[in-house]
Amino acid sequence: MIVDDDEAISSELKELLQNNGYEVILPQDFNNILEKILKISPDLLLLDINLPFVNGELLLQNLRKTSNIPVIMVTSKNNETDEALSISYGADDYITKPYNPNILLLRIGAVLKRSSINYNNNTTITYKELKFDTQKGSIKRDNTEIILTKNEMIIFSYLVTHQKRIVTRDELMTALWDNTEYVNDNTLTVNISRLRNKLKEVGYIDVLATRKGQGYILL
Amino acid sequence: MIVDDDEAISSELKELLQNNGYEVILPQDFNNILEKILKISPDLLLLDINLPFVNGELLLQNLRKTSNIPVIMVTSKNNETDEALSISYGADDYITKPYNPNILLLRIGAVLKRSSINYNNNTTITYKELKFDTQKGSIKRDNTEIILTKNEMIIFSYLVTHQKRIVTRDELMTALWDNTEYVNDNTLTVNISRLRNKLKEVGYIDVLATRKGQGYILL
DNA sequence: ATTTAACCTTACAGTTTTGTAACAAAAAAG
DNA sequence: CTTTTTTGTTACAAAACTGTAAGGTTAAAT
Repeated sequence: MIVDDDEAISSELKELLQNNGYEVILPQDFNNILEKILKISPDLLLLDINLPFVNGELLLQNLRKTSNIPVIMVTSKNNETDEALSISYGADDYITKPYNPNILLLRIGAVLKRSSINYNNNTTITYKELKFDTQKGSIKRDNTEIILTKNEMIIFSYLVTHQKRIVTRDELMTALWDNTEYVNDNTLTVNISRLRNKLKEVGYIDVLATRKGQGYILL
Repeated sequence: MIVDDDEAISSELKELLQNNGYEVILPQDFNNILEKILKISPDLLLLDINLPFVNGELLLQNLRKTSNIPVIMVTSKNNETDEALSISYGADDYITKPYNPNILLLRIGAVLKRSSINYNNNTTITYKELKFDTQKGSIKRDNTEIILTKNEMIIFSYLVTHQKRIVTRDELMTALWDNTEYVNDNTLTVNISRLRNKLKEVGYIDVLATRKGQGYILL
């Protein structure tokens, strides 16, 4: 979706994008533009900073209150203050007119790729040789795959995302159970033990190390 | 981590970043620089395109084969071809020298924020009033929380990430099982039914609609 | 209006997951 | 060196998850 009052630029952009396989939407006017954007919910928004009656940065700021739609800011002035503001208001990228069509296409591609990683929730976390698929709850190494149980997943997720740091038993307890009061403290130990066994199955021994009195660390 | 042969720039950058709370690493030399980067595994890499004995873009290209470390390319020439290449090789951003310190800091902040979204696996997907925590496999609405089973999670994830689109039964089968041949077709129906019952528990009735002969759609 | 194909529900049994207890091992403290 | 604390292992029972069959319901097709 392109939101730009300069019709010449808009239609040129539209053609460029359509020629490259994108579906393009241009709003008829800029009344209630925020509602229109939210309703249409485009995959990407190309937003001009200088709109009549609307402040592009303010629009972005308001959009970001409820939406994560990827936004590339477009502006005619090569103005670093604008750039700074756009980024801090949550623009995903920024491009100045006149733009190089190839660069614009690449930037659009890059932004869409990044956002689709977030959207599709394509959550494969890589740890050493392991590919941890947080959707399926599986860990793959080459052609061997092991399935983690829910508890094992929670522990491994927590350790992987806090790598190189000692993670306390309390942290893990809190990550595992809402109310840790009535859970046997040893239960965590058992679950750690089970996770270690599974990691061993894919050839990772001693990566989940104990730091006695402190917690655990994933090496 | 800063990889730049211009010592003046490097130390200036280092100071700027350290003054803003970042921990900075400068490699001693550029021998086996790829291995060094992979070993250190920094949160962010500031990479100069023009290194002695090393081609920055080639380095980026090789890095991307095994790593998702966020990279901001830095260059002295304001060269659009370089920019295009960097982006298509997987740079997360691009900045030209001489840089505006504030802009650089903002860009660094933006890149780190984006990547930490991926890293921390901050996977709470919002659907209407529901907050779907893909880590815990739970759905919350206000103060009520329901726990999804693995199958229910897979189905709900798939539907949520393909909202407003009809999802075929085959798609769901493929998402659920590696080999769908030996799975009773009715089993999917049962799992859909179970998911519907759980959604009902948080007040969402009829959101998972059947499109007979076509599939399902999450309204 | 009747038939047919697609989808839904319930109940049940096999399997997996999970928490606990009992005992063992290892590191820290005395 | 001995005691204490912390962590690890195994076995077991309760609970949860999952696939299938049997029979019911719905909507499209004839």
